[in-house]
Amino acid sequence: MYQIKSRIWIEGDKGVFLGEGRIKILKAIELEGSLSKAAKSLGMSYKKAWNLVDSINKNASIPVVITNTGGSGGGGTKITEYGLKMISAFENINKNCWDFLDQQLKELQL
Amino acid sequence: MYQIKSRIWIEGDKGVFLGEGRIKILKAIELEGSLSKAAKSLGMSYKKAWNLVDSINKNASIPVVITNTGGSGGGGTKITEYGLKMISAFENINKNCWDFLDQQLKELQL
DNA sequence: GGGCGTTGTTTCCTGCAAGATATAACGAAA
DNA sequence: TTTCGTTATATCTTGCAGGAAACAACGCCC
Repeated sequence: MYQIKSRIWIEGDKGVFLGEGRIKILKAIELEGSLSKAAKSLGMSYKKAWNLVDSINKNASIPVVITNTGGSGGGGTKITEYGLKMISAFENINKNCWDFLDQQLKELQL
Repeated sequence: MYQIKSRIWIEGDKGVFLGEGRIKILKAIELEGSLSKAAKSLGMSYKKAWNLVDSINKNASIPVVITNTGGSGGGGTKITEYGLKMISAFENINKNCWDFLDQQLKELQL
């Protein structure tokens, strides 16, 4: 009858590091191999996608994405090993949080 | 170095029932005894405050606020016993959630 | 009945987030 | 050195959420 929902995100010194939207674009990049294709596949403007990735880079202590501009095929963007770890870590925490909140709500019997 | 943050909210059939903003206005109403004064005390427009309270009423199974229009002093808005319980329940869950997430992040050592 | 200070509602206006558009820079390969 | 598709960045435009303001309705009290 009542449902509890949540959004979580991780901040660094210079703003948001990871959140649901950033995870989404990272996964699309992993799939597509380029930021522009990833944005297109999500129906998102390139600018918005770039801003998300930019904020990730600004706050990451270890590189999450490697961008290559120029070259054959124009370049591209890859997710690092560390980035892949961060994605699964975030999704894991997020799921745990949902479970935790459902449990909390159930205990209350509103 | 990294900080994890969250927002939680509770939804009913017709939209959001409780969230951080709604809790804030409810507490201000409890303090001021009227919606218009509560809005003013928070620097919030009356319309926004009214919309928040309206959505609470639309989704509450048991009344959270009692409004009186007209009368000496023009009327006012009061929080019910149930409303007070909901406020503390929400704040309690919210705090538990923060603690839980801090713990989750610590376990990861990003 | 008139005055008062609320709640409830409509209309208008505006600032800003977000999209659309344009363009420079890049570097490998032919 | 020309081509190509990308990253990176600036500028312009626009939709709409949210504020401002105005006003009706209400009911107690004098």
